[in-house]
Amino acid sequence: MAKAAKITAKKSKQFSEWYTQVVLRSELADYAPVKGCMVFREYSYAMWEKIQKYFDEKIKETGHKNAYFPLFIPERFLKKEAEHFQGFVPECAWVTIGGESELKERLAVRPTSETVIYAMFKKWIRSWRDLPLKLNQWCNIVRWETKATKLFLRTREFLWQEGHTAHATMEEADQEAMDILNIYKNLMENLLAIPVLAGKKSDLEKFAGALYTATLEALMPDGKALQMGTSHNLGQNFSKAFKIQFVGEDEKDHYVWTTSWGIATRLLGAIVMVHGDDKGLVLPPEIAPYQAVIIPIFYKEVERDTILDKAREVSKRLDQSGITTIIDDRPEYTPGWKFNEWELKGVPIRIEVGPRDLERKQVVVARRDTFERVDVTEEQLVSAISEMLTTVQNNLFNRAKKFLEENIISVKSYGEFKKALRKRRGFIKASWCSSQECEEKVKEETGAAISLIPFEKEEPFSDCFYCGNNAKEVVLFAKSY
RNA sequence: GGGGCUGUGGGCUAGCUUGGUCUAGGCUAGGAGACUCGGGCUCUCUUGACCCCGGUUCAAAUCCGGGCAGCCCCA
Repeated sequence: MAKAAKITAKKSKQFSEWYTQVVLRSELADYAPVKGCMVFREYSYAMWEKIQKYFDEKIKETGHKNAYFPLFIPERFLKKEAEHFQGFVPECAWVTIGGESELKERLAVRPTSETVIYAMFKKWIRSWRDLPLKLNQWCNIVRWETKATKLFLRTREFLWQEGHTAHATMEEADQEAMDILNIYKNLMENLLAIPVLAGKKSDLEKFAGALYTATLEALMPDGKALQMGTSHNLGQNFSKAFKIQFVGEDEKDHYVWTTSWGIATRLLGAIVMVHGDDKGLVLPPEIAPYQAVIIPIFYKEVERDTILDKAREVSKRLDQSGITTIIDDRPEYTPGWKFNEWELKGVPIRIEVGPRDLERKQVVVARRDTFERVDVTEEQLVSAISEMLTTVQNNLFNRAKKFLEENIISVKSYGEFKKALRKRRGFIKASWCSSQECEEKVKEETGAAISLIPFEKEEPFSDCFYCGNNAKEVVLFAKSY
């Protein structure tokens, strides 16, 4: 069995290198033979399953159902919505040969499934009674990144869920897009302990073919923004392209209003970046595959059985109260070795059970986030551990929130803007004239784009930071992943 | 999109400038055994590698070209 190694890169100094080391050495993931492709190993997949479970329950509570649509999309489907095609064709992977023969029409490996799903919606939607239609699918998608790839964050193939809904009115579609965004926000903040900012994308940055894109943005420790999830109101753009019409209560034909929304396995990368430290992963208890690791410690063979029995008893009591544990009883490793390995793997709490503890009817408990180590009596075991899990979860969230809040910098001029950018940290808040020209130039000259236009509106506090004309809104710029 | 760099046992790395003594060294990990275990114990024995294709050459880990893969910086 391959064994976990030490993290040698410092998070604060060589962030990118640190990230790669943590992902590989904690055995979350590994590189696959094809460029930009990765293996989600058991440890990261277990976290993905937790995300799936959480989200799946929430969408089912709100009337969505799961389905599965095909991997291959005929080119003519993609072409039906012009903006959409423009947006996605540069990164499509195409199937052109089947077996021995050239295909008459090439097939895209889905970069997103709006088009193939809407072709079916057209067939299924006839009357206002068929609405709303609210479907979701869990699947893989392919976007042929040519250059910068990064484990979890930017890979050619990744896993996600994509929801697709059709509604009778604009208002309903709006409501749907916002309801989902709220579920996402709760997932990110409560499960992953990652605070996010909510807002809309600018027209330049929105989903290709959308009326508008609502987004949740998080801040990574290197000062880059990460788009965590998006929810699009597609208006009638796609329904007109695909001729999805229904007969309304008014007995007239109408085009449906559609939404689509997704979160992907890049969330796993965000967890690593936001919470990890120089010793490796630090997992929020709500997402951790194991919330506590129990390490039995014995010096003499005669102690072995008694100690192991105690470890099993501790494990059983915790499991019964819903705390996921693992006993590391491997004889070939010393306790010190195990401490380091489980710290690398980010397990929130470590419980040591040794002869001394047996004598005193207690265990030693250590927190991963602060390394704090305390004695806990056997009676208090369950309550102390569950309380500590909550504390760790909250501490990680608060720590990240503090970092986010401290790294939103307001600027009034382009000079200040560039100066803030040179520090390479965080969101840059600026008043903007709303012209795409300014936005494009800033992006071209600095590499920073509008990350979001916050839902929480603020009055412009200066003229447009770039052109000096009258500013219309306050937006947040950032360099992003 | 532009630029720079790298690829050696499972992991990390020395060797490459100046081709030959490389039958490739070290650390770590793996296997067997002994010894122990409260922060990566120790010892003995042992397994295991020059990314792929082509070229130059008497001779290639080393030089050249291409491919594949990875990293970093800039936009």
